[in-house]
Amino acid sequence: MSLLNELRSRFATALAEYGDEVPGLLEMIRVAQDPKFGDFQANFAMSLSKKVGKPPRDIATTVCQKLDVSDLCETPEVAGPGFINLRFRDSLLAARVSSIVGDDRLGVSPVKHPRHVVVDFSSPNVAKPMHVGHLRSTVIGDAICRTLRFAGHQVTSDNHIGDWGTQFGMIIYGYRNFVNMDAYRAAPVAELARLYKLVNQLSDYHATKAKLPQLKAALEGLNQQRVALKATENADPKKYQKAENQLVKQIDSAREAVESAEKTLAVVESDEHLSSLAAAHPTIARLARDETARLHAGDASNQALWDEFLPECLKALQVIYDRLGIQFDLTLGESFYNPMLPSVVETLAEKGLARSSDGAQCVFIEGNTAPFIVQKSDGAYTYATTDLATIRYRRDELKANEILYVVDNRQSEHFQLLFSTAALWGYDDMTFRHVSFGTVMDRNGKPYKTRAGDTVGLESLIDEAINRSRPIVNENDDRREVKLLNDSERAAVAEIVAVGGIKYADLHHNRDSDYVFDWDKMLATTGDTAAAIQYAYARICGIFRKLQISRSEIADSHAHVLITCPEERALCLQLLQFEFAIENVLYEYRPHLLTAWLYETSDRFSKFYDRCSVQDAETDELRQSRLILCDLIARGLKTGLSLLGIETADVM
RNA sequence: GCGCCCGUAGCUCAGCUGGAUAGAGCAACCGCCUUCUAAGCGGUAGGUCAGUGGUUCGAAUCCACUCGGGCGCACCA
Repeated sequence: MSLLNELRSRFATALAEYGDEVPGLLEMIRVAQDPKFGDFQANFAMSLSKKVGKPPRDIATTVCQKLDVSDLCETPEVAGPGFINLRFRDSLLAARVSSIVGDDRLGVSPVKHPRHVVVDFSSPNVAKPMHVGHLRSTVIGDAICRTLRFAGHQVTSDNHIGDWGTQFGMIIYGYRNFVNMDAYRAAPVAELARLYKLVNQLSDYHATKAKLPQLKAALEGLNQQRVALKATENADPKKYQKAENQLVKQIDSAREAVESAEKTLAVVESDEHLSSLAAAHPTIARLARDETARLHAGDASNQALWDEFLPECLKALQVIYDRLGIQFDLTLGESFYNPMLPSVVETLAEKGLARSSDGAQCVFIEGNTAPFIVQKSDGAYTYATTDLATIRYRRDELKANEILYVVDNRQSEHFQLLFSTAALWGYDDMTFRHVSFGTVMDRNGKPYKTRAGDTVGLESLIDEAINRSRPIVNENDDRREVKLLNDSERAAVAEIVAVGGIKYADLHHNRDSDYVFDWDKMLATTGDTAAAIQYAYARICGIFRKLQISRSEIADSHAHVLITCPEERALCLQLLQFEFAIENVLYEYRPHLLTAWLYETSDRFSKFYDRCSVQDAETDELRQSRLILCDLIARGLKTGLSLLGIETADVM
């Protein structure tokens, strides 16, 4: 049992007279916010004060008298307005740590009630290369899967790829009209990506050309509104100012829209080849949509192209996943659910949930103005339909009792409607959760793009990270009198540092917030970064290397842990909190709570390393004890990082 | 117009199911390498937690309003 749970069960006895309120009161036992207050603190006395009609300090004192923790803690202290401060006995901490020697799990036992959780993440469109926009879902989703598994849950990771949408019509159209067969044979996916981009660009061109007059008119209209508004300035200056500010904002964004439209046109028109293509394919957008429709309708030649393209696209995705070290149990894309869509709408209609509105089949959820469209007026199904079919499959076939959707927060309304619809549809016996996250921004607070304005491809992102991590590795090893790494080892370490840096930078933010992408911070060797934690791990390995002792030998030695100084004590307590960190991560699926534990652990190790010599420990026993601590810390760091999908190297 | 999210140190962020003087990392300044990797350690400085009002014994945290920023909102996924 974890330290915290042990304490809580003792308090439960002492608080028995408060009946139903006890669980809530036990929640108020927390890790102390400051070490000088002990290890844990209980904060319930103040909130009980009013109900009981006694001063909080008296309540705290009474509870302490009834509390039996003498085998665990020093005498509890009542402090301040009525806090109860608890400090574990060194002997207890030492004994607990001694009992987990050699355990990669640091004594964390599997959950008693495992759930089957499907984690839906990454989910790129296969027609275009993966880019930075897919990074967060992929990294966060993978970390959640690993952590759930570690905790003992059954996990099915599912890559719900976009392999059936409009983008395939574009590729098919592009292939039929613009393919360069030599390029296609040499590198099919690159050529398909070019075709996608080209068709998209030409469609965009025509759409923009048609839209530009409206955009200009809108801008003009806003400018006129502003002139008209000016006349009201004296009537109510405050109100005027506010309206004026808002108008100015609207005008700015309208102007931006016009400018970007003009740029879109200019790019095509300034290029002879592109503009002749545009002229030759005036209805390209509709024709591409037609290709999609034909594919969906079962057209043999389009199906044949799809069958040809898809494996190549999947292979290209796999390259990225391999480099990131990410695996899926299932890759069931939209196409997989296609045959199931009609029955989704049918059963929704049978239950009276879906009804016709403007020719589309919609589910209306109370409290939402927007409908949940499950079939468009042209008969086509939407991603809402697919998502419902997916839920049905996951419960009925996979027997899942929980689904996590690791998808960015702009889609929260969609998921709210989806979950409500699913519950009404009969899927109210399972848990749905939108694990949402913010946008990756650049230093100016804009979504992260390349200098040219394109989204950043994941492949080049990883390459760039390696370009930056390699010199760090080289420099470190070059400083040594005797080099420890050869060229290929250095390359391997650089890759571990690079990929770890990318993942850690993402995971160490609370997933809800937008986060600023910053190469320098991501691969910094100091501070709260993957490299620093990986380095702490390597330093520990260095101790064993230097002393010529193997870690497994120490782990098997049955030696005991001694606590002789605050640094050792802090390390022991930290090791015993690992379980708590895992629980916290899984409570709301927040991996940053694990990065916090990792950083805290490596930080405490650095202090220990600085002040407590292993080699020159006063006694043999203490030396053994410190070796055990080092080994356990290394295990904790390695296991913790592995739950985030981050690797370690013994030598850096 | 409707809805969701955000505003904490110079910068990037924690803390938000209310609890003791608001934390960390970078950056800045001052110290520490004959000693297991200085990618380290010790110290200093830095904040009316956007603002106003409310609830409470107690508010960065809950509620209301204001200001500032972002994102969604009927047939793209």
